Amino acid sequence: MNPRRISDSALRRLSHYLRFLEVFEEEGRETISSWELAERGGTTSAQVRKDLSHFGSFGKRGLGYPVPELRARLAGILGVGRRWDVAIVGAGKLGAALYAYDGFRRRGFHVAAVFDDDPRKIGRRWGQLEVEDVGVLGASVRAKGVEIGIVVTPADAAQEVADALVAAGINAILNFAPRKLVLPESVTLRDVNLAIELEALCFALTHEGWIVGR
Amino acid sequence: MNPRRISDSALRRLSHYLRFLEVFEEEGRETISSWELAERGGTTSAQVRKDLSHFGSFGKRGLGYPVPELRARLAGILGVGRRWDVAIVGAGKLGAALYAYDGFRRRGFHVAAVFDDDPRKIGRRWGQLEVEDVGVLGASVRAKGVEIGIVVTPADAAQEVADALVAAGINAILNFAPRKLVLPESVTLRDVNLAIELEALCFALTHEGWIVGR
DNA sequence: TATTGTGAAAGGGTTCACAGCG
DNA sequence: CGCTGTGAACCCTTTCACAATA
Repeated sequence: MNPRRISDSALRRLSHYLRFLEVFEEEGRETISSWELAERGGTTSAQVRKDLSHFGSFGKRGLGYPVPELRARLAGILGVGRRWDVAIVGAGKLGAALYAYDGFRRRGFHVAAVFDDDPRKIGRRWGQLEVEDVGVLGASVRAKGVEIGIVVTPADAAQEVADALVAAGINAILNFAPRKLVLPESVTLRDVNLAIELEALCFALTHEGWIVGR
Repeated sequence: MNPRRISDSALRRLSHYLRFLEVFEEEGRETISSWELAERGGTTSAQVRKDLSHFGSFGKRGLGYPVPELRARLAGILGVGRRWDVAIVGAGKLGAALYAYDGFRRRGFHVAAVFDDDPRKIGRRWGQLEVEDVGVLGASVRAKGVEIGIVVTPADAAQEVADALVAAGINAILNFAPRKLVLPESVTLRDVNLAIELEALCFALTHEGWIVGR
């Protein structure tokens, strides 16, 4: 039951289930079946049950899953029941967009610091925050207890910045820079790469008839 | 050799190889081995050879792959050797960040239109462009020959906007809105979902010892 | 000799199908 | 009876290992 291993795709699906459950809970639904959850997420009921079974059994046979309870359990499993302090490194347009992104706040992510190396940007106010010199990143991240770093620098600064984040004790990095980062095994890294997503679209447009598997 | 099917992960790796090959070509390297390509991309040489074998055999036994040729072939395979006209729907901060993103232009992606439904934004100049009313999306997209749509609207507008893009003849959509879009089979859809990436990081931080597979 | 291209084996994720239980 | 939880089957991706060849 606890293989201490989960696939990336299963993890993404859990996030989706959580989203649907939040909606169902608001609607006052008491229970939901794996089939209904599957339909919304574009999977199968067996998949839903398998995904949940990684973490225990939450349903009642013949009835389905209790909505509020499953929602709470899933939130706990994903670790989103609390506030997470995040640092954004790179005070450019993308950094600003992420900072302003409301879904962020609503999900408990709190931007606690923004850094840049451009003297024209350092010191500017972003809401309650002030853009800090990337030189003080280590001290500031530690002082503020930041646990998640978001890298939105140009490609050539990304590795250096990531190293600084790791040196400051950060173990989870979301990287938007189009550069493969080399980090210790212990640090969790996820990449969001615009160019790769667009190229996948180009491939599909160029190769009608080909199937891009999942 | 041509199974007319490729996995998402293989496709992503091809994009990475292309990036490395561009660097190698600039450095004047003539040949490269699958092993060297693998090292950069964090894979194995067998994987590189399998990935390439989907599309033919480009190497010379005992020597490796000719860098400029393989680069050109890969660009052709991914479909990035030409200009692609893109429409951004949603003139918010994220839309603006994508519009300004330089890697975009450099890879042949050309933002040909920007749409919004907010009267205060419609008509504003974005560089050479003017933000258009989402009501004229169909006509404008057709007139400009746009082939790729990027959805950066709030969640509740995303489906409607995507439907309009499809109605305008678009077959490839990159969706940043946190909403599962329902589209015809024939349309290629890729999602970029901030919340899911962050939740995966939270999961990892919350479950030390667990392995998130690929 | 060095390295590709590729069948075959291994690994791991998804689907099936049914026993178990409310 | 209805729906969950799960072992087994299936299928796809990755890795292995080696024949082919520049």
